[in-house]
Amino acid sequence: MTELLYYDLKNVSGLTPGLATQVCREIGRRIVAGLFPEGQFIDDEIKLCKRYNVSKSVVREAVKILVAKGLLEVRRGNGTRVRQRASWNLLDDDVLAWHQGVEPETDFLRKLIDVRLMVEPNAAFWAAGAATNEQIKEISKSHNDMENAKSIQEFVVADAKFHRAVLRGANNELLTAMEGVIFSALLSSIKITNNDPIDNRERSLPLHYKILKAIESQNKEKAEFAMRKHMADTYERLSKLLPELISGVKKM
Amino acid sequence: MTELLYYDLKNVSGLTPGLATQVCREIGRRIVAGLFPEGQFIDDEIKLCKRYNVSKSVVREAVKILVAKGLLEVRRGNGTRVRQRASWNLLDDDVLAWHQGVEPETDFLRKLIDVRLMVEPNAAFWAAGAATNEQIKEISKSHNDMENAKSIQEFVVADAKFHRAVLRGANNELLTAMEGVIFSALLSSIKITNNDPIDNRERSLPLHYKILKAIESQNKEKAEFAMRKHMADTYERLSKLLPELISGVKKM
DNA sequence: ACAATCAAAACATCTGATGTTTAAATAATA
DNA sequence: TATTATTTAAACATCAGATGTTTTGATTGT
Repeated sequence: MTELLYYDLKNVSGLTPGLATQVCREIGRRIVAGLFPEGQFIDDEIKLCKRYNVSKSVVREAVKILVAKGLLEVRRGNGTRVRQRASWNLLDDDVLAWHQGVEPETDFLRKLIDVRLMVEPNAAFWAAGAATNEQIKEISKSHNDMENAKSIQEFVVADAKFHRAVLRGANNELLTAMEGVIFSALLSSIKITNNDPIDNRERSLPLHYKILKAIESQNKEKAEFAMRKHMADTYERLSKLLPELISGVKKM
Repeated sequence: MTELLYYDLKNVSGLTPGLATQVCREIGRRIVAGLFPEGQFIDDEIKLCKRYNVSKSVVREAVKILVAKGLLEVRRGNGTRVRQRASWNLLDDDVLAWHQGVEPETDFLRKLIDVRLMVEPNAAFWAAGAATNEQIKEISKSHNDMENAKSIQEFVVADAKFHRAVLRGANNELLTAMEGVIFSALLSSIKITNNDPIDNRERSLPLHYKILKAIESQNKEKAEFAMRKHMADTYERLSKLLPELISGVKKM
């Protein structure tokens, strides 16, 4: 399950979290998986207590978290219902992570990539002007890890870290807050491109190298262009395997 | 306080929320306002109970929400500390709303606008291709409301709804999830441009009109260009009042 | 039919007891 | 002396149960 990989990338401690977090994830995954129609009432507190064998306070804390993430709506005296998907905090790390448990939906993946396409070339542009030496080193290191990766998983993790490092280099914490979109898109993508991983590495490594070099030399336009090129390539490679992906995509 | 305006735009019921939510906001505002250095421990549960005169369960639920938004980190047996700003869910609606209570920081406003500049022209592009009649009507209505606004506040609300409608029209729920960025940027901006509201309206109305018309006629490139023009104008107008805003901005 | 009343369901809050974990202080040992 | 083991206090985690408030819908009386 790539949900765990997602959490690894977010440096979430692998230790068992509290019961509230566990119950929250359990319910959250079900909601994201679409097991409840929008607006449907979930079980009341007492039933949830029995189902998960925990006390009421644990259930209440779990529900509060899901409300905070926009997935649930609690109405006193009435019940707790699932909010419509449009109201979910889709950029929240947990919500994105829970999507990893679901069969990858082409439509959602396209939207993720569309956002990457909007954000990352600009991030590269700014990173070329603003990244600290520390941050550039991190980009470089990630690129190195991609080269030396001994498994698909290692490669993807290094890839994710490369893009995260670029985002961070842009010196805009609002962009950094979007790194989950990148992780989510990458992890969903490999489920599809897993078939030809060699092609994946061979094609994307030189593209990453160009991004790295452009940022190192502080050439903003070049960095933006290189990233856009990389994004376009990713798109193309995916849409070969998923023809329906192409619809509505902006051309370069 | 524009925090209330923000919540109005998000259709949050004006009724008094539960105690947990109130305590959460109280603490959240303090954290966002920078009253605690990163990593600082906040009061323990018992002290918080006394300070806000609520029971432990209320405090625990409030803290859980703040953890969910990335502002706090709880370590069992140790204490609860404020996480570094880089870990906050800055795209969360509450976190953005709480920023409204703080003296507008030029640097953060610049970052908000930078994100708008990345996202909105593309949103307009897609909206021109994907918006439903319903959504186009909403854009048109908002434009109308801007024309007929009788106060600065009414104008800003209509402005925000215009941009929200465009975002929604793009048919990408990840973009919709970013509407908070737009609200936040707009509300912060008026604190600065409040001085010359006439100039604001006179200049931005025709720009909005062009966006509307381009989307109505499904001309994607034109819609994108019009939005980019509008963004650039906003930037220029703001940077006249705030010279330090211009640094690092990408030229059109 | 209509309106007032009542009752059940469900969330909200409070209280207090007990368990676990962490970090630091203390004691024991090599 | 330096290191390791033990103890203890602080702080969070969980549970149980009592009581209050709100909403919805059923009941009842006009």
